[in-house]
Amino acid sequence: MHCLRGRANLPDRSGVAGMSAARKPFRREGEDQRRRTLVEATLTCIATLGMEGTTVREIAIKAGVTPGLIRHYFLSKDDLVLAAYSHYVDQMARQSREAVGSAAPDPLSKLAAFVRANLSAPVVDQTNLALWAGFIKTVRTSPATAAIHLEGYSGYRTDAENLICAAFAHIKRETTASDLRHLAILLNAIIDGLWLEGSLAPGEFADGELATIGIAGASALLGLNLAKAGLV
Amino acid sequence: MHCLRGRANLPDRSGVAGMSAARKPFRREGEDQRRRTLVEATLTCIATLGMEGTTVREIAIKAGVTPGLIRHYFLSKDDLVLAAYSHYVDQMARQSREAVGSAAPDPLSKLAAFVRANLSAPVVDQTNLALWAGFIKTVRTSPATAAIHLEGYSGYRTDAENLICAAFAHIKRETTASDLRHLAILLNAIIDGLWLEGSLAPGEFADGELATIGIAGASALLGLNLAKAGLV
DNA sequence: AAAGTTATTATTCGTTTGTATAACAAGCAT
DNA sequence: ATGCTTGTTATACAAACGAATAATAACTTT
Repeated sequence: MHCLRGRANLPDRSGVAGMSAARKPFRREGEDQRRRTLVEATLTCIATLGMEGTTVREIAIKAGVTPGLIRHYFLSKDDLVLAAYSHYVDQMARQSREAVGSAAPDPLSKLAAFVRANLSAPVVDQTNLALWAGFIKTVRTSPATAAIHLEGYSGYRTDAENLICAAFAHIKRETTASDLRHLAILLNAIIDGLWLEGSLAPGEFADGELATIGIAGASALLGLNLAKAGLV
Repeated sequence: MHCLRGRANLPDRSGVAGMSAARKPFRREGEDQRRRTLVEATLTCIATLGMEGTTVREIAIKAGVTPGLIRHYFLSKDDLVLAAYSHYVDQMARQSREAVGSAAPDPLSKLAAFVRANLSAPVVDQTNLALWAGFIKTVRTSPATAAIHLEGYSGYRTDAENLICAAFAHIKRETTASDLRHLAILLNAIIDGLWLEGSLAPGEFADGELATIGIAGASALLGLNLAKAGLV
């Protein structure tokens, strides 16, 4: 893909000999600001170019700094990527919980909001999938990444379980803990699967269609009517 | 991760000067054999080390040849990876269809077999997921990969649609084409989502539990009783 | 305003990567 | 056996990569 033989673009610094190269001007941002800038640049880089194309040089360009600065704030490139993954997981979890929090107070509306939020933009998005896929493979090899992943994922599952539990309690339906677990797993599976299909084939579904299909599926699965719940 | 400063392992070929290095002995395999060996080595490499760790040298080691041979059979490394992806997709599709084909002839059994096959080993497997994730990100950037992916994926969906259609016809239930499409999408979503969960957290589910959950979910979704269908 | 910190840039280093080419040898023809 | 073809190994190369170090300038302190 790269390493083409004839491509000879030398550094070409300093132009004509004697004309001392102008040093890039810069400002001293705060540490938090710089770290966030670098993390966000890393995310866009992974989403855009994949994990292979994500080099320290490319990240630096996207962040508007020089490569060396990265190692001033992070121990290594891997350390930066890990921080980026953590940021990504947090962001997704926050989005989902905000959607549920701002829904109508009744359990059915909250459950419907949970499904809808995870099957609409910006969650359903091609670059978001690319980001996710870029990280996923690292989960298996890096224990640190695996820990972050597990935390976020089990959080999602218990969220779903609690929402289903509340909805059942609201209509006074009884269930066992085992059934509740299975239903939460299945609800998450529907959401994940639809998210996957929708993100992989963006043109396949009309706007809002994916959420509608998801609501219908969740309704059939749980024996609830979520179709008209939580539409503010 | 790599590129550590002090690690200086020279090629160290030829040992003491004058002792002409023994050349690696080899056999001339047929073209088909060599290509398949290289493709399979690529797949295990991607599954084991991820797409980043998949270098021509590593592939060559796993295939038991020297790196140069790769470019004798494939135009480039990318070409080899593409061939490997095609092989992978074909393999998965074949597995699924074989499972359905060898099930009992009644539509419910075939539908149950479809669900079970895609939620059991060797489909549900950590390395299989790693393989899938490694390829997925390329789908967005490479049109050739995208074409292979779309072909395999839409095949899955029409398979599901046909199975559901046959099952409904068997019990004389009427449906619209739109409903059928939605149900097929949802069934695929359940399978994909459960496959994802099961492959990501291998210890989470007992043997066969994932398939049981999937059958229960599909039954609830489609309004069929698949639990005792197709258990040979 | 001068001196001191240190964030940031600039440069260099050793390794690895994909590719290109040269050298060799295994199998086939004669 | 002998020579030819080409599959296969071996070596080389340019580019890119992560990391390390040196040089510089933007702030802070006084």
